[in-house]
Amino acid sequence: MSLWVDVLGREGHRITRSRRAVMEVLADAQAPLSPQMICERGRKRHPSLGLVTVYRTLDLFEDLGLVMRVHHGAGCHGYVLSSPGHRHVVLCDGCGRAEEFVGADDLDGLIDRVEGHTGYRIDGHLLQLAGLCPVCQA
Amino acid sequence: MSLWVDVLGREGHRITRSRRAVMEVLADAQAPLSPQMICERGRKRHPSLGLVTVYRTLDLFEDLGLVMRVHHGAGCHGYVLSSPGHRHVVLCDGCGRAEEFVGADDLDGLIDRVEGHTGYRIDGHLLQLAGLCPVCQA
DNA sequence: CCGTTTATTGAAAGACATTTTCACTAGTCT
DNA sequence: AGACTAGTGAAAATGTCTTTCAATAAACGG
Repeated sequence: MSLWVDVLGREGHRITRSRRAVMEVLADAQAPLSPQMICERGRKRHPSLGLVTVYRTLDLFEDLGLVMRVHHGAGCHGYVLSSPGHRHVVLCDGCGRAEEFVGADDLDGLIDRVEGHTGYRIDGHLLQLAGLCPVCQA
Repeated sequence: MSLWVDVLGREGHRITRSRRAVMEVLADAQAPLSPQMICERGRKRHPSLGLVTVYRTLDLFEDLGLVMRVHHGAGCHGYVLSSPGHRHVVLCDGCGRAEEFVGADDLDGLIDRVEGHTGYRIDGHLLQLAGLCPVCQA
């Protein structure tokens, strides 16, 4: 069984058809999906899936770190799967594909410097890169 | 005259009471403001200011790089002034204050590495830090 | 395997947020 | 000052997200 099933079980949440549908849709997608899109695609797997449930499921999954929210320029409401430890994505301007990358380490230096300059105590960050994926460069 | 007046003029946009009101409200604010909030405060300066115009003005200002959109966890709809060259903000979890910082330089190394690993050609990024400002740490 | 318990669901209605439309207003240029 | 046209604001339309609540279906014990 996959990771998300374990995580839900461990936290005392049930494994339902709706949640499975949402998770599978996200696993199949290469690009961030809006709740609407997730609902639409999810209905192919679980026809009675409701939009309300998609919203609730995404909130839950986000809390559990199974999914992460991605911010576009306009309308910042996309979701992608997030593997544990990978907290950032690169988005392709061409095809919309989203890909995770590691590299929080490089931020530590920057964060230290900002703490020094501003006096803030930094405890969180949001980092997203955008560009063209190898395919779209052709 | 201030920078934004020049920028608008150069691009062939008019300097109107509405735009001036929006710009002044943002200049006075220390934290990101929602369109509603901007409209409300703007009406103290230009009573007939409409919410529709605030939306249009923010879009325009964002295109011109005069203003930047800030992303919260929930409901990512705040705007702050952006000085040229300063492209990032730290948000205070306590009081909501937003402060710009420089430090894109540190990202260059990270971006190079990600380009190497993923094959993407990176041409943009979104970086925001969150934490507690000096005041709120007390 | 079957019934019980209770988290989860989905439809409808509601609350906001954002966009479109269009007649009118007011910057800007001459 | 007058003409031209970008810009404005109210109303209505459209979207997005949340709340409510009776019905459903996971999970667990027998």
